Amino acid sequence: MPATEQNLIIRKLESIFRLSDEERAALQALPMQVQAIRADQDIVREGDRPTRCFALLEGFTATYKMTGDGKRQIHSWHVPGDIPDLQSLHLRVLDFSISTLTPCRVGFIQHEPLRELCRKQPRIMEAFWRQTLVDAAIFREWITNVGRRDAYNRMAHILCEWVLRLRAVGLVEDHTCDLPMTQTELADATGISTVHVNRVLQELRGNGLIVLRGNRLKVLDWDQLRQVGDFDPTYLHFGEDREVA
Amino acid sequence: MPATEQNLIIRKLESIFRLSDEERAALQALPMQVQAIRADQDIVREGDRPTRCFALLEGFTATYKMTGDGKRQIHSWHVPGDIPDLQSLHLRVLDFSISTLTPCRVGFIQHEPLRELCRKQPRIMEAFWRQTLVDAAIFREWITNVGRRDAYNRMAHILCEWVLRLRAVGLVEDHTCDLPMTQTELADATGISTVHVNRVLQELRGNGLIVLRGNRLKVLDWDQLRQVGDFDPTYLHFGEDREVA
DNA sequence: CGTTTGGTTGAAATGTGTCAAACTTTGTGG
DNA sequence: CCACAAAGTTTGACACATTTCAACCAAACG
Repeated sequence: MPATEQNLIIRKLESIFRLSDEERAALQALPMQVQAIRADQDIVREGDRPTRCFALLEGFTATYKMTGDGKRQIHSWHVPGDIPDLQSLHLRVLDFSISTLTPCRVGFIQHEPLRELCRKQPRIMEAFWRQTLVDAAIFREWITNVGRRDAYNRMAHILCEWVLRLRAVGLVEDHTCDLPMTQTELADATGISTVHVNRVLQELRGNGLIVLRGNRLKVLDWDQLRQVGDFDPTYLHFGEDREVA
Repeated sequence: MPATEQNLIIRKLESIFRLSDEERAALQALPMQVQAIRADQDIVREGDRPTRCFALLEGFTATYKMTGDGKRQIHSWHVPGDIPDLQSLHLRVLDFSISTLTPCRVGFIQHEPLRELCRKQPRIMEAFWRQTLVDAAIFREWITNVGRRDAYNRMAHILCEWVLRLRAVGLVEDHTCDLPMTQTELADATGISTVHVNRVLQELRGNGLIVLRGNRLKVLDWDQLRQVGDFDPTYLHFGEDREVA
């Protein structure tokens, strides 16, 4: 397999579907315009009517919405390999924005070749559909998290998810990974205030569940973090399909 | 068009896509097992591995999840015409439960004929995909609602959505519609306590925005309700496609 | 090396939860 | 059709998790 930017997407899809040579080749042939983007930049914005999607190749992004009185809510994070605005293939108007959390490299893919690909390779289309369904499952879990867990448990939950998602793309080593978001961004994701995020993180540290220094997170006690976060990874639907015929 | 149970689904899809005669016929031919279900019954449950979906024909349902300590969070409501667990076509394990809010009539459809239909009628598949994307958009809005709006605004928002979704299927007359959920269920949807739901509803009534009697809701001042709820219906993606070629 | 950004701390204010009781409506069986 | 039970709603008092405000500190950065 040639070392192209498309490989990341292929690897991600292959964790879901067994791809044929033909399907792999079709993905390799996807025209993609790679671009570097600084941290804290919007890639797409609420109200846009995009004619292309993007694949996240390097770095981290988040979807968010602003309320009328200027509060921000983050709905999810993205890790390399994700195609965060895939839905724009079928919903013309974007109802959310996507911003970089860190400097990123992204690959833009025009809708047209993507539609063409879906038409010719129905299994790839299925894989894409499935991706958007997993996104939805994560949204449901976040509603639950924000609606029904207190700040301490909520933060533990979101950290559990983060670690598992990074592990799935090989970015966790020795229980340690990047945690690139600021406490303000964690606040916007959990629906609590920045000040309280700080207190809750200290409590998690004080209780010996995690170590947090700079932008690195180390999980000291996974079992307890998981328990505090009331975390059941089913909703991430990892490797579910390997069992499928 | 013969008066079948499938018509409701077809009508719903046609509000999204212009269907050909062939496509309509294919939908009509979908084998469907109709069943009546009492109120407050689970139709599917977290952890299930369904081999069929169901279309809601009459009544109202909701998806929900329980947390470890027994709290419930509702993620969305369903109105007649919806196929609430369509995602089980591509995600084997259900990560949520669906319960009836009222007595319902539902039509079960086996996965196999549904997959067959998607294979043969790619436009219908697209319509289905699109449905699941709108669901996801609603989830995002609910995260925002629960995470970043206070109880009063949150309740106003959820009522706005309810009214618009019912209006879309012709169930609103004279600004009045059913509101079949109990205050406990409203609490589970908004992430606040039952007692506080009651207080907030009274505030909305006291301010002349709504009338609430029995299970009937009347909106007295839509503009203000909308404003209080910080409600922008874009995320429901109504009639967006009529513009599409 | 000064400036900016992000993290930390404490005190006071407040929105929402909890508890417990009363009231009202709905449904049901005698 | 009444009487009773069950389910849902309403109320008040109090507790408390979280927010807000304001200041300070530490790290990163040009």
